[in-house]
Amino acid sequence: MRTRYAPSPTGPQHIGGIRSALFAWLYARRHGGKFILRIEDTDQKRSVPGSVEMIVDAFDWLGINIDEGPRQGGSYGPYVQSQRLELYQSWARWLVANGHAYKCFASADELAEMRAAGTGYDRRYRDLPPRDAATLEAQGKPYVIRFKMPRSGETAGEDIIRGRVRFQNANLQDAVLLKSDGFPTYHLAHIVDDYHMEISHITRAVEWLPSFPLHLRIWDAFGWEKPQFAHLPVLLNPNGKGKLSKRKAQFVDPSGTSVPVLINEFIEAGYLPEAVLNFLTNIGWNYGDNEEVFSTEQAIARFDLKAVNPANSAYPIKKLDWLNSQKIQAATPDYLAGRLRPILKAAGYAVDESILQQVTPLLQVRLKNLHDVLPMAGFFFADWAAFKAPAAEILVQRKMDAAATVKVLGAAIPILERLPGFEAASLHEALAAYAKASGFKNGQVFGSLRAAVSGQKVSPPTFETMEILGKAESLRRIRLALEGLRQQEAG
RNA sequence: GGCCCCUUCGUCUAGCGGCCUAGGAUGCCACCCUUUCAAGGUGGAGACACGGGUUCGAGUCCCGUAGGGGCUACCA
Repeated sequence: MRTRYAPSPTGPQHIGGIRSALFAWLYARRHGGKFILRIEDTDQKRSVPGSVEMIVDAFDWLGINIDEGPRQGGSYGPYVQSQRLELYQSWARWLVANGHAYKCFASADELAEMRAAGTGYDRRYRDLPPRDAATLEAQGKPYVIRFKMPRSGETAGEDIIRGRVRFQNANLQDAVLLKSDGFPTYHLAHIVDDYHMEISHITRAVEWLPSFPLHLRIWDAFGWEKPQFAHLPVLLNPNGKGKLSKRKAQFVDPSGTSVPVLINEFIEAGYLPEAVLNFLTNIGWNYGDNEEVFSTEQAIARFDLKAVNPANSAYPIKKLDWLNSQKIQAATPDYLAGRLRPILKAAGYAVDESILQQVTPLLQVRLKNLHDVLPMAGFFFADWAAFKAPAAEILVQRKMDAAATVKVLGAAIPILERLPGFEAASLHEALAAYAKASGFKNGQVFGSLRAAVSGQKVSPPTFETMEILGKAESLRRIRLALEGLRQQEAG
């Protein structure tokens, strides 16, 4: 059992491609097989330098481990098509020699005329006498090698996901196998490679279905035993119109968040790789048991290409936020802290490990994505000495006014000072008692304190926050807030 | 245009002839819980594209129509 993902090196990977790769990988892992990465760079014009690194890094981030590929090598290499040119050329010659393909000398102008006529290539060089072909070649006329498709009858093949698919040969064309620059087209290269790399299951997007009969015929012409095929459904734009495109500006939601499409955008948006994997696995396939949240290992244990839904799907990106929050909640604090640390550092904070360790558990039910740590808990990591009392509009809670807030904060100080310890539980107890005695609601008291010590309207729970800040800092901040409010009242 | 694929709540999906007065999830709404924000709990609205067949019986099989997607390059 060997599966592969064979992208073109055209830059950062599209999430649709990643999903195809994921399905191939899950299938290989399920059956204890190998997953191969092969770079299809036979179109020199489209190759973007650095793409291979980007692709490999993306798989590393996702945790999709590659058994053979350009980085780790393997016994079927090289795994980059531009390094296998002679192989394709010799097999193309073999096809010509054996009557399955022919040299076509049609010029760009000729081709353009045929296209204009609306019928496509008219096979005008298919039956050119060998002598004439030799003459043209001797004159140095450039040519391509085309496959000789049968002109009648039908070609049918089995698709793991869709069952039997049939095509009338009369509708098919004589596709180019080898271009005039000596590079193979996808049609030739992938077959030669899949054969030599002993790929057992070809998984690829449905857009390849129309060329399925061509491929079947080429396999037969070579006389090679065919692998199994699975044409995967594709991701459509969130509105269900058209294939998911990179131009997703139109899908910016009201909050201004743009829809991630390229794999690096998921990383930048603060998603966990296990959430992205879980998300992708749920599209076109489902785990069963009415269960949507599961680990990659669990998915591997059940994944089956036969169970893949043949229909294309609108990109259900909204679900990723939920899935991400589920994964964040389920993560160990240590793991999550490890993910949060670089984000805090990138935002310019000097991350105190002890504080990070204390804050992380408070964040688990509160983060939708990793970046939410900044507005929610960034203040823990800011320079405490530079802390400024928040504005009255933050300090003064709903159903409160400045005078009442001053009263509450003023009363809290001696209560806090008197406390022997400074743990959240005892803080809660003491201040709840004050609330009860004073007639203020818990929310009014706790909220005023929250704003005073965090400087924010929204924060982790007040007393946990105070415990982490410590007694001295908490009191200092409450006094700062009081001072600010009084000044404002006076002014 | 031609060819091919697809069609269950807004969306992702379960369903492989009777278990379906169609299940789950998300999103949305309401209520509960509550120290903000979340999380969590409970409940609600919400779908078999349409028309013919086949069958005792169809979301499930067949045909047609409509709609969607793809291919139609010396790109993959």
